[in-house]
Amino acid sequence: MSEINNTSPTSLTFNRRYEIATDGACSGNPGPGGWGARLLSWDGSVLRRQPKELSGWQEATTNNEMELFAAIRALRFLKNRTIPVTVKSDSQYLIKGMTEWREGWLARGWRTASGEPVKNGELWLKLYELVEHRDVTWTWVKGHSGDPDNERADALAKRALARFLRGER
Amino acid sequence: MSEINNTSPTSLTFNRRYEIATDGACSGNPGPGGWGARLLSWDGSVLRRQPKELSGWQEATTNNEMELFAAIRALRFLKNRTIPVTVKSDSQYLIKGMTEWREGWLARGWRTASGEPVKNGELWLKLYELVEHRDVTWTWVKGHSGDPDNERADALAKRALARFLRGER
RNA sequence: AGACACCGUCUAUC
DNA sequence: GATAGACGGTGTCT
Repeated sequence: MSEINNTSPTSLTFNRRYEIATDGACSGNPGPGGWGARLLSWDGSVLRRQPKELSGWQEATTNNEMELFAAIRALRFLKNRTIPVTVKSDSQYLIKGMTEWREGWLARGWRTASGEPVKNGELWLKLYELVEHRDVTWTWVKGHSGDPDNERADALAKRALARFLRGER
Repeated sequence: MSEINNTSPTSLTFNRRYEIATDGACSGNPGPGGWGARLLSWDGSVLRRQPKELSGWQEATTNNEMELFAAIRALRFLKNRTIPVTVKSDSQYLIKGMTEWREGWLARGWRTASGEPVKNGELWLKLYELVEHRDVTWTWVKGHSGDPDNERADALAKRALARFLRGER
């Protein structure tokens, strides 16, 4: 009996984690763009609440900007930094920028391997900031290959973009 | 009347000039390569004839070799040495080699500033020969930045290379 | 250290 | 067909 009670306080958050799926869209590239994110809050294997869906548009942007922006907005929404997060995206630009490329950029003073300035610096910095003191796992999924969360994020981004193009601001 | 006639013989060629745009391509570098050149013959501000386009490929070469080779072939094609020529290229290697570096190479006995032998010596000598007793202006244009002649020469070089790679010799 | 060019690869957006 | 971005490299010179 006491053993069960002893484990109880930690188990309150022990199994909690967030799962985020993000995607970006851009008509023209550069051009008007949209972003979408689907956020799941898990407790073990059960959803703690309704999935949260975020989306938005930007008048003049690029495909990659929208991919980064979707992740920023999703992470910014999840304020509790003690709960681990997994971010899923079909953008290797986003995933590798947050994992393997980061170190080299810092070491080279925000230059790419070929000496050019790294693009979208402000967005990268914002992401690095959002990831500080937080357990975030970045995983890549192939686009349009059946992952339901990715497809949903894609739909959200495209819908936001379509709404903007139709003039519904 | 006689004044008009007096100017007539010289005015026949006075306003004539050639404009050449050249480019090179090389798959792998070193590897198989292609070159392209577009030649315009101007009389004042009017084209004297259809632009002439030259191109070709080489089985094993370098990017720089192809840049030089394109200029050689274009200049060789224009036999009348009394007509001034402007050569446009996005290769600083070609442009500077024909202008600012030439003197130093000669003074050092075909050594670079760091003492190494100058590469592609035969091609440079061929170019210097083609430029003798001839008014040639060398101008650099940034690659892929919208210059139509440069883009055309680029397309010619790439097309020649693609044809070679497809086996159409 | 700098400059220009030439590729090779990958993903996404149109 | 084209753009947005990153990685890896070579060919050449100052």
